[in-house]
Amino acid sequence: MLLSKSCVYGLRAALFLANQEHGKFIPIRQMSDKLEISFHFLTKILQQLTAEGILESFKGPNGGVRLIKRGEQIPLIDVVLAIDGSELLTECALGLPGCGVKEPCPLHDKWAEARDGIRSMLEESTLTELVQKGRDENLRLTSENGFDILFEVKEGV
Amino acid sequence: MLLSKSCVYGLRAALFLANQEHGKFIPIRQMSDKLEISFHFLTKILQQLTAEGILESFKGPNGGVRLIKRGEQIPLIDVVLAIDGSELLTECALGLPGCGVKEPCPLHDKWAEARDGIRSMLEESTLTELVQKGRDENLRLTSENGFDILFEVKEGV
DNA sequence: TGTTTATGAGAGTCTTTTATCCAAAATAGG
DNA sequence: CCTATTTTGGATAAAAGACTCTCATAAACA
Ligand code: SF4
Ligand code: SF4
Repeated sequence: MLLSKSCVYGLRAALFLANQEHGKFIPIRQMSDKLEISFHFLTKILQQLTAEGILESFKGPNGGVRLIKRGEQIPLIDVVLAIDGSELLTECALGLPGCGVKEPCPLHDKWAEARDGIRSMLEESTLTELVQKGRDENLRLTSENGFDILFEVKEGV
Repeated sequence: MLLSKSCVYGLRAALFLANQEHGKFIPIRQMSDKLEISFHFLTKILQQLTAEGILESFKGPNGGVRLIKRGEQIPLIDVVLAIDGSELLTECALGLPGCGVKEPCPLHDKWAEARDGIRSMLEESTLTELVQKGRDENLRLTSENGFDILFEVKEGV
C-alpha cells in the first residue's frame, strides 16, 4: 500500500475533525465508532498527530481532540508526514539502501517524476477541500459509509 | 515500499539476465552470488517469473534460467505484475476496500493521475534500456556495487 | 550411475505493522 | 473529596512480510 493503514486511519480521522465545528474537542471514542476503527488503535494514531502538532487534546469529560489549525490550512501531506514519515517521498524505486543523487540508478528520473506527482497530490489537497468535495458529491469515506456519517454528527440527525 | 522486496530482487535478476548473452541459461546460484540475494529466496522469486512466462528454465548441468523474450521486449511492468500483481496499479489511495469508479472518493482523480505516472514509468522502460543506461553511466545496481558486477560475468574479468 | 541444477512443498526465524490491554494522569461535576 | 470521563504511555499480542533453510523429486548430463 502507498500509505500505511495507520496513515489512512489518521487521514480519515482528520477529515472527520475538519468537518466538526472548529475548536470543539471531539472524543476519540466518538470517532472510532463513526469511522469503524478500533478505539485503541485510533488512539495511538491520534497521539502521533498530537505529538506532531497537528492536533491538540484535552483530558477528562468534555475532552477529546481537535485540529490546531483550520482544515483549510492543513494539506494532506501534513498528516501523511506525521504518521508515515517522509519515506514515501524520498524512497528509492528499486529499494536500494543509501541512494545518493550522485549515482542515481536508471529509473531515477522517471521515478522522481511519479513521486512528485504523489507529493503534489498530497500538498495541493487540504482537509477541507476533501470534506467539501465529499459532501457535494456524496462520496464514500469508509467501505460502508459515505460522508453522511460526518454530517449526522454535526447536524444531530 | 512501492515495490515489494521480492519484486525488486526479481527486477535485479531480470536486469542481470538481460545483460547476458541472449539464450544462454544462467544458474540461479551465480545470480544470487553476484546480486547478493539469498539463493533460496531468489529461487522462489524466479520460480514465479518462470510460472508467469517471463523466464524459462533448464535443469541439470549447464542448466539455469533465461529470458524467454529479448530484454528489449520486456518492459519492467511485466516483472512487477508477475511478482507483485496489479494491486499497485489499481489500489486505492485511501485504502478503502471495494472501491468502485461509480462512487469515487475525493482523492481519486489526482491519485489516478499519479498512479498512471508510475504505470507509464514501468511500461516505458525495458530491461535493456535500463541495462544500457546503467552501463553507460556506470550506475549502481546494489547498495555496494554498480553495473560492473554484470559485466564481470559477461566479459570474464 | 552419480552429479548438477531447477521444482515444489513446507517449516522456521526475524522484523514490521497492526491491534489490544491496562495503569496512570488530568479534568469535570456532584 | 469522590467518581466518571477521557487522554497518555507502556507493554503485550496477533498478523503479515521478508527471509532462510531443508527435503524430496525431476530432469539433464557425462
Ligand atoms: S537513483 Fe535509483 S536508487 Fe536512488 S532513489 Fe532514484 S531510483 Fe532509487
Ligand atoms: S475512488 Fe477513492 S477509494 Fe476508490 S480507488 Fe480512487 S482513491 Fe481509492
